Amino acid sequence: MRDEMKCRVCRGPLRPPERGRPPLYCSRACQARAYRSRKNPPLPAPTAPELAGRPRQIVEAVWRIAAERGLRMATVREIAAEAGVTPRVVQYHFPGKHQLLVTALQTLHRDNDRRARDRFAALRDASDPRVLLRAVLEELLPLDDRRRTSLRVMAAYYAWSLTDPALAAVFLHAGQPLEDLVATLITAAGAPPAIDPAAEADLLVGGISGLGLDLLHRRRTRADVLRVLDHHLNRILPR
Amino acid sequence: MRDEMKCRVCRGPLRPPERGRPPLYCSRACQARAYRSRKNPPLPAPTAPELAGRPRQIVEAVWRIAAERGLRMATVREIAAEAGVTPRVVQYHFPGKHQLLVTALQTLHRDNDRRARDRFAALRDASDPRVLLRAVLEELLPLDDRRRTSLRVMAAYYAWSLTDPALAAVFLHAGQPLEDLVATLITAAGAPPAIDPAAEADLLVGGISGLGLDLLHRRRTRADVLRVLDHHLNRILPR
DNA sequence: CTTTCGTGGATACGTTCGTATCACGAGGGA
DNA sequence: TCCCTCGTGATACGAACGTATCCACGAAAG
Repeated sequence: MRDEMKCRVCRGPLRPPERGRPPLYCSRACQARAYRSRKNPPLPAPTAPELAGRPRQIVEAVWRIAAERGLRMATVREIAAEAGVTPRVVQYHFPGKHQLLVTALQTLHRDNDRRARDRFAALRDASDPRVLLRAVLEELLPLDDRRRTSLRVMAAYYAWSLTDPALAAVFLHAGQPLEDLVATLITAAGAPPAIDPAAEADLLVGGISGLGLDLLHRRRTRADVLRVLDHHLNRILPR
Repeated sequence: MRDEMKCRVCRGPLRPPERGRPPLYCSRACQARAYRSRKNPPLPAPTAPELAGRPRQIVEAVWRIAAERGLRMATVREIAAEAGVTPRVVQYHFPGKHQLLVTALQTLHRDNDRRARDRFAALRDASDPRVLLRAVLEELLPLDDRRRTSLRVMAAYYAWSLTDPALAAVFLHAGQPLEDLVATLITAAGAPPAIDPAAEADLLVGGISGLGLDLLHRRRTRADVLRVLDHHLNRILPR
């Protein structure tokens, strides 16, 4: 029942190959038609399963390349080389490059969420809300290699997400629980009634993120950023 | 004195062409060698001349593509089509794609600077420092099509600049006069002595920029952002 | 009238991209 | 033993990329 010896598009006869793999189409034009008829981007699934093993290893290779050389250089071949596998293995575990990039962003988001939650839980019992608040905001700054990598990857993805609905959906998925958490912490830390926790939280989260981007460029120093952060913590939560 | 009928690399004989342009190399291998021996990226000039006429038109095409479809889609062919010229014309006016992208960013920076300076000069005589300060900060927000386009282009370039020294240099070139200007305005507007103008300026500029990025994603509404801005202006400059 | 020179259209070059296809080996029932 | 699936290496495909080269045309210069 195999359709050998006939072009898959026009059903015409095939020329027998002199060497190598036998041809599937009678001409480049027929092969091009078959190629074009396959380009329909399906919508990506809103959720993503937990990754482990080789898929996880490939996704982490995407992070490293995006952070060090930019998302632009994250080609399938480069990702495979960085992960120590062949391109075929990447192709086997992910239905396509776009889905791989979306999955990599989702996984990074979930990883950061989990790490922040763990740190929060570890500090929650032993510390006062002021320390907790500072820890939450510090998590946004690229103060070590892990956070610097994460922020660089996020910056690369943000630009891409402005023109890609699937990536934008990942950014918008979380809503804005971070600003709500900061506002709650400001209230819990005993801010004076003159302080508006929501407005302070909005500016703090946005401002610290922006200062973090300056830090990536070395346009500011780490001490500068931390000084600004402490100044405003002292302003919002006077001792 | 022309070296016709001989390969430009190995000086071997050329096969006469049956039709079309006569060949320059005796084989693809020789052509590949000539190609590889030409790939040395020279350092871009730190300054850029003023653009007008067709170069300006091409640079504006880069902006539109970067804003609407992403820097990733800003290929030479797309840029030429958007500018209404042939790719050859782009090639004629710019020494290469990378230099074109750098020039486009430099020109956008200078345009934004000039516009902000004009608006500042127009308001300087008739308004109090508070209105001036609000105008300066509002200029950072994507509140109309021009500013939205500009911010989207800047976001795309920022991500690219993290892995491209020539683009990073453009971002770092200005230093931080904007924060200084805001701090000066805060002082001039008569802030109470309890206010630290520099620290407020740092958080304000970073925060408003961050809120602007949220606005691009429609993660916040324009009213939200303006409410936060006015809240902090009222806090820093009580009536 | 001839000769340059700036400009740009048409097209080809080598490269690299994402993806598809084929071949094959290991493992596990029937 | 046969057959099937899973995983993977090798390689090919069409497309698009940045760039280079060949020519043609018009205006200015001689």
